[in-house]
This record gives sequence, structure tokens and C-alpha cells, in this order.
Amino acid sequence: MNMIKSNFSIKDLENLSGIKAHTIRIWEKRYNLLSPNRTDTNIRYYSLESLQKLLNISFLNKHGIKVSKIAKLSNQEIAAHVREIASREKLEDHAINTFKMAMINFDQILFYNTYNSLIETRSFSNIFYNVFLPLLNEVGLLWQTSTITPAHEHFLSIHIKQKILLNIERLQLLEPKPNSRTYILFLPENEIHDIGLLFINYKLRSKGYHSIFLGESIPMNNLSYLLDFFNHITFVTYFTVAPEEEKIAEYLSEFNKLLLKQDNKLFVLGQKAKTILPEHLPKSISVSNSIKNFINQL
DNA sequence: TTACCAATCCTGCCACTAGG
DNA sequence: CCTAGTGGCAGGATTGGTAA
Repeated sequence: MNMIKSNFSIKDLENLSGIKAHTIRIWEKRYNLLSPNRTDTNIRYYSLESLQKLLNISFLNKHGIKVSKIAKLSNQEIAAHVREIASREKLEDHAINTFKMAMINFDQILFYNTYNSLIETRSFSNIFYNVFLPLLNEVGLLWQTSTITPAHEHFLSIHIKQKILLNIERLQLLEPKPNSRTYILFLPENEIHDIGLLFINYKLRSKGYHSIFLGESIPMNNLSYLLDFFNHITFVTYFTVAPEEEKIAEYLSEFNKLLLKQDNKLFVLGQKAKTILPEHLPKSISVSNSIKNFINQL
């Protein structure tokens, strides 16, 4: 039934669950928590079920249940405890684990079921801030440590994007505020991480602002055509991997010269934006350290 | 191919800390 | 005190890559 290759090294489990490999070995020795298969040469490798179980164990452990107690429970009992705690405590941690499993297994159904049960009790924005953003953050790290493949990351981000688009679609009937500024959302060249920006697009529209989403990898020159169409532009961009750190200052000053005429402004968000020193920026350029802060200051 | 090297994993041990 | 978790180290094996 499950066609996904599912062999995980102990390092993979450490990365995915946050439990140190050392501790996993100790748990196996002391409590027989997991019984990994071994290669001919005695190296541990784990099944998807083991990963599932470890994620559940680490969830219970973080909620104060002693590992020695957990060890006495069967897999079913463990799963039942997780469901019970997840239903009365913060749903976030558990949901993140479930989304992770959905990603590793390329399980669309699990993704949608998890999302649907979250959306029953909370707003889309709430889910995005408290579940999707921390999840994407973790997944970025998993990718760096090659615990997961780019395909996994794509799978996850495409479904998150789909949810954002769905919510934007529902807003189309809102009449934009008259005389409001125009927000132009774009990513610089070689930058393709557009989820944050897409969510900003959703928030801007839900607040009735006029926004234009241009998406990934837009050369600066292309933006200058927009100056003929709109006044009072606020550009919004998001630096995750591009531009390179040494070139950010140059990029911003060129942007300022070329596009920030009259009262146009630029907001920069994202991981790379954190390296920018605000003192050296012209008045027309601002840095925001999170999507939430950016939205709240509108 | 072979020889070597660095990284990683294995087990087992001891020591430290935090909390009951 | 005991328990649980973490960290470090030793000593050996495996692995993948690279130079001879």
C-alpha cells in the first residue's frame, strides 16, 4: 500500500524529531522504544512506522510524560494519548508533526484532513502564522541537512500555496479602498520563495488595499514600467536566498535611484533582510523582521 | 586497482545537571 | 538519594571519495 521508500538513518530521525541520536540509542537500550532494522554491517535504519512512533513519543515527552512511562504503552495507546493531548492542548505542535508526515509520505489526503480540522477552530491567518511558518522554517533546515529531498519541499509548498490562493480567491469580491496606495509584490532575480509574499498579498487584499502580485524572479528594470501606470507605489519584496549578501546594499541603492521616486516606498522582508543595517538606509526603504509586524504596521 | 583519509556510526563507559 | 537526559571520550567498523 505504501510505495514510498522509507528508510531513515538515525541522523534523519534526529533531524525530523529533534531528539538527539545519542538519546535515541539510549532509549532503545533502556526501554526498547524502537527496534530498528540493521544493515549487514550493523547500521540502524528505520521504517516510516518507527518515525511516526518517534514523533509521537517526542510529542508526549515535550508535554511532560516520562519516557519510562511511554515505553510501557503500546503503539496504539501512544497514538491515543497524542490525540487526547492534541485535542485539549495547543494543536500547533501536533499539526506540524502531522504535516511533516504528510510531506514525507507525499500524502495529499493527510495534508487536507489536517488542514480541514485546523480550519474548524481557527482563522486561516492563525494557521499560517502558527503552523505553516514554523513548519516551513523547520523544513528549510531539513532540506539543508538533506534529510528530505527538494521534491518533499515542493510538495509541501505547493499545497500551502494552494490554500493561500483559495483564500485570496474568496476575497475577489471585496471592493478596494478608494485612493489607497498601490502595493506591488515581487521577488528579485533568482529568488523563488514566494509563499511569504503570496500571504502578504492575501492580507493586503483582505484589508482592502490595492495590491499586485508579480511573483518570482523579477528583474529591476521590468518594474520601472509600472511607474507609468501607478502613483504612490509601495514595493514589497522578500529576500530568502537572493540577492547575495554582498550585493544587497548595491541592490537597494540602485532600487532607490531607479524606482523610489516621489513618495514611493520599498519594504524588504525575509531571512536575508535581517542582515541589513537600518541606519544606512534611505527614508524610502524599510526593513521588516516578520510578516506579522509588516501587516500590523499598515 | 589499491591505499589512504575523513566523516560517520557503533557500543560502552563515566560524569554532570535538573527535578522529584 | 534516584531518575532521566545530555555530553564527552575511547576504540573499533563502515563508508565514500580521492590520490597514487
